[in-house]
Amino acid sequence: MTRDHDPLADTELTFLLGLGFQLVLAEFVRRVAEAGHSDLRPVHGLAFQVLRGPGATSSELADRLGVTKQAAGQLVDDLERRGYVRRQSHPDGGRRRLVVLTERATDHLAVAGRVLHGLEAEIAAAIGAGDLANLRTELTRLVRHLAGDSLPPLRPLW
Amino acid sequence: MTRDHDPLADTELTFLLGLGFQLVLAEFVRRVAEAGHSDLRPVHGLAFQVLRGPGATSSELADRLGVTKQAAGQLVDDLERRGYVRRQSHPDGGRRRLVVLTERATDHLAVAGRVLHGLEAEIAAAIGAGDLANLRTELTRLVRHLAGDSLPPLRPLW
DNA sequence: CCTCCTGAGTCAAGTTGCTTTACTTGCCGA
DNA sequence: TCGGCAAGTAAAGCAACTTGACTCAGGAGG
Repeated sequence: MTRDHDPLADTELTFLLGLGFQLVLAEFVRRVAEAGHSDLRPVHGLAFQVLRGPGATSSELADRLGVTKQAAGQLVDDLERRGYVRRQSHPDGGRRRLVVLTERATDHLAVAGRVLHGLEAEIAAAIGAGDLANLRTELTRLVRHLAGDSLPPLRPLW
Repeated sequence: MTRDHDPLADTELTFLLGLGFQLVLAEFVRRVAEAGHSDLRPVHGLAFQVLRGPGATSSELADRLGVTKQAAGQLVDDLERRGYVRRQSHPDGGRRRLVVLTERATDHLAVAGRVLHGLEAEIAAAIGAGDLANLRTELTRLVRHLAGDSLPPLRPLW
């Protein structure tokens, strides 16, 4: 089962991180698609998390996603056309428009959350709950070391 | 320094992995650019690793990078124009062309290697050498659990 | 020999998801 | 009331791919 000396152990940390992320994310996408949400990609889930609750403006969304407001606007256009969000008038007025989730989107968030937790539970079973906890701790320290207090947005590109 | 309860500890493993990877890679790119190679992105380094030594055909490269042979061909065109690779006649004949690295490319590989190791040493100092070793071990197990024996190519997209 | 097929490589066009540039439009403060 | 900021929109451009269609070298089989 376990190798004496896995050749992977010699590869770069960066490569290992990238591969781990890519594999976990691919499995996540696969399961979410299997649960009937094959029309949404991870970036949509990130957007939904920003918009959940009271909602947000396109510009706020742009800022949180680390893209231009035009790109965020296009994303909202697409999600609105497909019934995942609505644009409401914003209480603060101006040209502001409040983008809020529809039930369709909160459904997706619920499914994605269940899939993430299920996946993590499986990983815990596979590599050991203690090891997974350590992995999280070490990753957290790594991220804090490189990013400090303010976390940058997670972007779907290198 | 260390928090009693870092809010990051509650975020999804997937998010943590993605952020860790993105931060390490960004720092890598920053340092490689600082060392004078700002015209090459990580994907070029991956290509160089495939082509190092005896070289490879475009189709092999495509396979290893997980892209179409057209995309690999375009990448080779670009790298050839900029003096990083040469196309030679292939010993096995046919329409095959052997793509090999120039010294310019091996120089880049050397720089990238030094940067990676320097970065990893810094991380070891910051989070502890033992914790880094554990992180590597756990990541290796995670990757093996999800990928089995054959590792998929690392792709610059979600 | 000839023919057919396979696999490497190339050419051209289309797609996606952004960016840059430029503009419109509410509101607020001097 | 005028100037300017900030949100939003519109249009065009661009990078890095893809799909589809082709060319061409070298066997394998007849």
